Amino acid sequence: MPKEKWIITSAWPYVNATPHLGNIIGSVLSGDVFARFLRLQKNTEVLYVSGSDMHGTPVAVDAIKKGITSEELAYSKHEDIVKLFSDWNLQYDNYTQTHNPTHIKFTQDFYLEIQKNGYIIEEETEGYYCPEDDFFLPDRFIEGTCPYCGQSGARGDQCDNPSCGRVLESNQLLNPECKICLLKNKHTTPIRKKTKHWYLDFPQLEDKLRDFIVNNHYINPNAKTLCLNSIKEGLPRRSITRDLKWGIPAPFEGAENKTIYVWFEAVLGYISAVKEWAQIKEQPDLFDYYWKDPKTKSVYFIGKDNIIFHWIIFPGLIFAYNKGKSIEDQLTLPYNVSSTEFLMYENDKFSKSRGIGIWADEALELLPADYWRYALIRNRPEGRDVSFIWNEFENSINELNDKIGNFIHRTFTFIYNKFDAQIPGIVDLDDDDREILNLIERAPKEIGELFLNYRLKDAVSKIVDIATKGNVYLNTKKPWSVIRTDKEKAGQIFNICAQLSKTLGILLAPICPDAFKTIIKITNLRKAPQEILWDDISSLEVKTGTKIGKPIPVFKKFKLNDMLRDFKDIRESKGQKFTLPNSLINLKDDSLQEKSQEGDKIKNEANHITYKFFQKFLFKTARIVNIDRVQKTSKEMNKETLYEFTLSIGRNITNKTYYVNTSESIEQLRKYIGKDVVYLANLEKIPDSVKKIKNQSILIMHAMNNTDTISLIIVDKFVPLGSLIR
RNA sequence: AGCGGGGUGGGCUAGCUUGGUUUAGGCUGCAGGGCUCAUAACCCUGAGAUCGUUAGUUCAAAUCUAACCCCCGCUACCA
Repeated sequence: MPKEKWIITSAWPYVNATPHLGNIIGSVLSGDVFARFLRLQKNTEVLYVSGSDMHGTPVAVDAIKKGITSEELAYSKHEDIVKLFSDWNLQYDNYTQTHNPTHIKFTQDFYLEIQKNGYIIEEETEGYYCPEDDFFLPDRFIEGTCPYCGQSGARGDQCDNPSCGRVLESNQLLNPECKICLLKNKHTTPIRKKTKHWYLDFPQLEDKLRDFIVNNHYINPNAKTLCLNSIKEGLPRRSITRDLKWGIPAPFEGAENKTIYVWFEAVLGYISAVKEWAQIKEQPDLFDYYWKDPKTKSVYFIGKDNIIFHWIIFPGLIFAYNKGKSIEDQLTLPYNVSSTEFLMYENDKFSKSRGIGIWADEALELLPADYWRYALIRNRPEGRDVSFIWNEFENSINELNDKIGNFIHRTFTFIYNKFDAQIPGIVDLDDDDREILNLIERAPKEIGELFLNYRLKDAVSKIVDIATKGNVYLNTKKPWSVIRTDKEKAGQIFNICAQLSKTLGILLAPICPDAFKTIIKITNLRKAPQEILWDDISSLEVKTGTKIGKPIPVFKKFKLNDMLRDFKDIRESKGQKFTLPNSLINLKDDSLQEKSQEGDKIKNEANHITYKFFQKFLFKTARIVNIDRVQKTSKEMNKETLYEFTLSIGRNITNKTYYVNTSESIEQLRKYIGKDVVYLANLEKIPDSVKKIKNQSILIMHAMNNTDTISLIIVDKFVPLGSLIR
């Protein structure tokens, strides 16, 4: 039986931006987990490829700013990403970049082919050009005065003035200036200049693309809606060339000095990366073997911002390329594009400039990759946007540690201590035992299906369920009691737990590759980790009599406060902003807050408090049993009329007193006697400036208007005195 | 404004395509209990939700329809 061929890819990270957790989960990590899962299957041949997107305006501009060449900048950033991804345990068969000769040649040939097939249109337009930089300026690199609000500093695409914010055409700007020159403290007025561009004729491809999307079984519903709407609105022609030096030279006749727009070449990297991989292996035929076989399954892992590019533009390019070719010369169309929604950070957008979010490099300074991989997949935004929330992150890590890690640890510690470090044998099985063995038997298929349906989040959740069943099993079987009377029976329980531990280890392999290796090492299986297959989850046994080493916990416990302190240190050591998220402002540990001005700022500005914070207020009911005028005790009090409210919160409990100063008469106030009111019971002390008299430890909730008459919050039905209010 | 997505116990989330198998599932948190092999872990029980609002379709609606309210994206010569 021929093997199933898979090409797995992830979106190409742009070199000029360090990836954040959202980028990681959206593309590269999801792809890696899926690829790792597939590699464990018996009948698969899997390639996982991607690379850095090196070209484009931002790199060119950044290089100008730094005074180095675009190439130097791109390569150095690419190296950083390679290192970073390897630290994240992202296992690519080829992680390349878009400035390699194979890709450049492939892209150029590809577009000539499309042109030959009649999908390229030429059109002349006019744009701004900076003679100083010899650079055609994208709209956002032109700065000028907004024609609507008159504010200077408006960009060519939009006015930055928050009260205006209009979307602009660059030729509407008054007094346009080149932004790149401004950054160098020069003032240059860009000139309008005619330029020709090459366009891809998408309207020609609409029908094919519609059919392609409608007939795909795997496309996720959100993406499908988006694409079909976009086709319904009519696909625009897209310009595929740019007046920019940094990029792949456009191969069209008359297109000298122009490059291919990054989006129109980076996607081709999916194809050229395999070509390059085959060349490196010195088996160039392998390229056709993968890419020109219609049965090859190619899967693209991306964030939702990329859906149009992968479901419409990329397949469109392939359709255009394939036109008129025989089946064996055609490139294969996407089998699936698995798009995630966005990961937010504490309900906010990731933002480098505002310091909102966690970046992929700093994450690993806080915890090893396995933990992040687990928590991100556990919380993968599959159906809608999801927030990274520190408290939830803590939950996820603790779950991994307490449910899975601790189950494995309690199993092997017991075997090590009580069975002389040897896996005990099976005597006779009862229903409970069989249930666990069945669970192991079913696991590869059940969880494998979830992976194959791109339901990585559900897969993790099922793995946790299995660990929970293991814990329940141990708790019901109580082998620590059984061992006193029947050592063999107790041993059997642990044999089963050892099998289950191994099962958990392999199930985790795609997600936590390091933990997987550790667990396999503990169980001392006959196979090395790299030889293990998915089916071994149920079929590879931990043999009776196997000697095990002294167990070391697979995972560690997590302390949120420590981590946040580390995080803050990391940021501060780099001179970057650290912002304590709103949800954490009321942490018990205030070492983070004292130093964090940002946190304080938010604290003052916060419109909302967390429920946890609210829960700290003990509002209770009490009855006013007396109101009296207070004797003046000091000079300060002379001008104020102070009343003492005596509250009862039930029999046998000391009455509480509360003081209020008001210009209302005692007769007016006495009508409140006998009423039940709401008070705050757990006030520590009132600051001197507020305190009118003695130590006051409660507050009645009341409203006071400017004539100093007071309104109390009265309880309108009978409830027991001292009832807690929620 | 237009287009798109979302609003589910205190928090986070599943279910919605294909209405009934859910007295709305899970994790966490809270209250109580059990266990003591293990990393203060594990296990059990309980309380807690008008499934954004209103109207409708239906024997039956979180799920379908309409209107409305609130949140968030997109509407780039950024990738």
